Amino acid sequence: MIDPASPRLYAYHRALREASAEGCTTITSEGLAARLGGTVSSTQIRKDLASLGALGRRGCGYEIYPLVTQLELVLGLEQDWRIAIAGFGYLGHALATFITARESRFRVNAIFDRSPAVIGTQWNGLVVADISELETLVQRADCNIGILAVPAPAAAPIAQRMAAAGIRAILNFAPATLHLRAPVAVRNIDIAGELSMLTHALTAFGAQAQERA
Amino acid sequence: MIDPASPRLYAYHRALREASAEGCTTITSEGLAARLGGTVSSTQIRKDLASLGALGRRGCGYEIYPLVTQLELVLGLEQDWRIAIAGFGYLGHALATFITARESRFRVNAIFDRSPAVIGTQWNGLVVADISELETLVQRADCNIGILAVPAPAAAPIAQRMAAAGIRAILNFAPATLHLRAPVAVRNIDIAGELSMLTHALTAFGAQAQERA
DNA sequence: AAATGTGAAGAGGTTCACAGCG
DNA sequence: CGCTGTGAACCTCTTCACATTT
Repeated sequence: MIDPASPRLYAYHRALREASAEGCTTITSEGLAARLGGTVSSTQIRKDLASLGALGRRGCGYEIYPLVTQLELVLGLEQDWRIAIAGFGYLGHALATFITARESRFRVNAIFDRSPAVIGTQWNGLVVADISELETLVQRADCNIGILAVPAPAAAPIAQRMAAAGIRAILNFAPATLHLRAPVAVRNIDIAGELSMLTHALTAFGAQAQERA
Repeated sequence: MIDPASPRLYAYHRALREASAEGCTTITSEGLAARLGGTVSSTQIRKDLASLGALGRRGCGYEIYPLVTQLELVLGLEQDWRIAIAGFGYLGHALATFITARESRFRVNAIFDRSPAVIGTQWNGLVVADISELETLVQRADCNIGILAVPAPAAAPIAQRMAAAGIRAILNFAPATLHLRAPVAVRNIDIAGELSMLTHALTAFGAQAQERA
């Protein structure tokens, strides 16, 4: 009944892991809402969780552990995933480090770059490969997910090649439209766009301040 | 009539700049929809653009240049913005480089880190400062926007300090909830969450394949 | 008493169908 | 004739109010 692709579910998952790490074993919908900074109402949370199968105890709240398990099942986090990163500049490097350190379900299994200065260097026991070897290595390392951390003009062709090599999910940091059809899932992280949303918010605040004056 | 914070407007802006760079001077709502990969309908585009003030020529389409100008006005991109980056690991470095290279309206004016190995090093003529100098330097450099590229536990306190120093917009890459009140605008970029959305999509595809079998 | 679960009302955003210009 | 602009229908998501359970 709820769209499982809703960003809220991921927010719940993170907040619940936080609470769990702090030693909580149970939480109310109201408490979870507070942890999310009041961006989601407690009613909303109850509706969402109820539609994943009733897991709460009336009068007490939700037990955290089974709830996290249930969420991970729905979100596909109970299995392991293998990642290929294209572009090993600062961004690619940061992503590899972050993912390896924080997300045990995700494994960086292949890294590609175009620059001879980077190709052949090692990271965490993995040799950075020439981008021309993409098809071969993606298949050998059985990667499910591709990450694009390359300059904008390179993004679309590499995405095509990843898709052809069997990758069905791509996380794209390049400010470019990929034009891939299903069954490839694409998520775009548009840093310039996010900055723009902030500048808009700031100009809106300014306008409000002027109105009040 | 349209929410100016809609991600669509930023997508329009980027697609129009792309089209402009390719030499187009005019575009139809249908053509713009195609550029966006069919994620937005042409009707939707016309509604959005109309609510910014009628700019199209019936029978011909939209002239790109005035449209981009109008969008930049609404989005707050006609003025310059000064950015402070907290955390100068690989991610902070990547963001500084990306923003400086690609977005002329945004200027990185202050960089902070905690590690003695990084403090005092230069980047693009800017000295990386100790995080303890945040308040002083943010005000001296007159920064409007803060970027958090620090580990999760450090994020919330630094955000508080940024807000206290007068910053009213924060772009947060740390997987943590900041708990700031208005008038501080916050955008969170949740990399783990984005990856989770992809894994969900992949498991959903799998389920569909099983159903068909 | 405290908190969940849920039908009904409400709000917001999207699509449809077509009128209006160039 | 082509494409924009827009009121009305439509649909999805959110909030409200309250019954329900421990």
